[in-house]
Amino acid sequence: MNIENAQVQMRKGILEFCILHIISRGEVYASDMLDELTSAQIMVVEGTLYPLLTRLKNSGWLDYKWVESSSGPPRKYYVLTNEGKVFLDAMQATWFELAQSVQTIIHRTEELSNTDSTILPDPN
Amino acid sequence: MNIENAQVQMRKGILEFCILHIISRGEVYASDMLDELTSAQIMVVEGTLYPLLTRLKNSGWLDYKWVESSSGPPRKYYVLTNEGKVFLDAMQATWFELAQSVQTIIHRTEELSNTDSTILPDPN
DNA sequence: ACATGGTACCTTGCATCACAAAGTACCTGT
DNA sequence: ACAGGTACTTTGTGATGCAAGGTACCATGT
Repeated sequence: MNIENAQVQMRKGILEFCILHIISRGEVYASDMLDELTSAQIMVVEGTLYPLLTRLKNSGWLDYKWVESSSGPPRKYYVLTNEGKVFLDAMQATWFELAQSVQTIIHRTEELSNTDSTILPDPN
Repeated sequence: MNIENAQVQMRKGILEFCILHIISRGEVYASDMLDELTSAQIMVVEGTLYPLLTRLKNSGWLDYKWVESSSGPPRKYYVLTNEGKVFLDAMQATWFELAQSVQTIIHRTEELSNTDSTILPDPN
């Protein structure tokens, strides 16, 4: 196990949430999503994105339509289904809960390390 | 794919980070960790925790010693190695970057949905 | 001595999923 | 035709959360 791998693990699941968020804004196709994720510093490659979109579609949270492009092959433009909107809301709640839990853990560690390593004189 | 599964996915990787954090505070054994995680609303079961501790140990980030208990079988008390401290710092940086990225995504969605669905009259 | 219950740690098997790499298909310009 | 760019797909691998079941140690009551 190395740091890169651990970082990948940490991003799992978050990716799904971010992609649903991006699609919730309106019709987009895969390259749009890659651009948006990249600009938010979330690096994703095609081999990750396409299977993920297929899974989300098969779960009933996304739908898509083919749209002709004026400069290349046709594109799949994705939209959220009503079920997908419900799912996104649930994911967002989970995200906030998770971030809160992590914040709790970090905060407790900081409290304890301040107690342990303080250079200030003992109040007594 | 269902919501429970997606929530599990979202927690992957975070767990590792939280466990390292807890161990960084001082010597603890598995039940201590489970209590701490539970109180931070992060539900973990033994079947997840023990293999994870073994992996972290094999990666050189943790060390442990057996300690006799006055009320049951001996316990493995874990501590962070120096390498583990470096790794924890890297994980914490990754966490903050990731949280920032997600915040960026959420914020952009909110901006766009305000623009799209505003009931206010057009400023023009 | 023995049985019982509680605590603590470990192992097996399964399903999921990110990723790399290679492939297929469409369109435009020359 | 052919080359180059864009877009979507497929296959195989490795990692890992989890459920379920197992092993082992200890104290207590009889």
